[in-house]
Amino acid sequence: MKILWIFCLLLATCASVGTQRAASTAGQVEIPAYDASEDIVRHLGYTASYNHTTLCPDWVAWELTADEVAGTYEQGRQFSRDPDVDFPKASREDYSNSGWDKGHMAPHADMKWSRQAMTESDYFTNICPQNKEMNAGAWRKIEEMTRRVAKHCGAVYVVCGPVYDSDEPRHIGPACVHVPDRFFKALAVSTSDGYRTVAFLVGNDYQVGTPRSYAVTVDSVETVIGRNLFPSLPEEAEAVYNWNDWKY
DNA sequence: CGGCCCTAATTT
DNA sequence: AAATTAGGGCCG
Repeated sequence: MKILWIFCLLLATCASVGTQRAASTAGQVEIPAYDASEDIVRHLGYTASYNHTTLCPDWVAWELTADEVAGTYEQGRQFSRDPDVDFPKASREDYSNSGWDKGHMAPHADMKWSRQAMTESDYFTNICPQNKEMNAGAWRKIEEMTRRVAKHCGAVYVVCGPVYDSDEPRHIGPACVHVPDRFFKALAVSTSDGYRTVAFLVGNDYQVGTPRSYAVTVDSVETVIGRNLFPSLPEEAEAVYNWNDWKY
């Protein structure tokens, strides 16, 4: 399955020569709706839309499979600028001594199946300023739950990113990296009865609760961020969630 | 306990 | 820039 996917990616890449990078995401369930103004960056383990004003991704999407979760490769985090993104972009200098974590959108620990994927997950394309307790608390529990979903269901489609509630967000560092007010994360799993989904909205402050306490419908996140997530899924799949389906 | 989310300082 | 070392806290 993995090989087939890579083959399709190669075909799509070849077919898009001479066009925008954005042209090659067709058929990937995890990719949200986006327009031609966005800077779409593809990496082995995730696809992101990098925002050159906030210096954070607007969204990061990836598929996580049971095989990938079983990966055992280990490598320390090595944050660096993304060579595939044009300036301006964030760097380590912006986050150091800022009081904010360099928070992964696609987790480092989701990339243990590939050295390249691990390295690319540390690009600032995939990083936002996150509250320490939230990142190590509520957010991490959602990440761990997502890995259990992938392991149990075989695969899960994931898209997440920042939410800005203020017209003038806080910012950190010389490059003025914007500090999000909240984060969203949406999951979709394919079942014999079609897709089922759930999403989370977590404040970027002291948040250490369980995933369940942050669970919302995908629809409600779409309303907040003004973007269609999982555009290939039927509307009814995004309108509700049943927590009994997500107790992993 | 190990694994995971990190930090900072130091060395090469 | 990359690698190493040392440290903190929480969860399963």
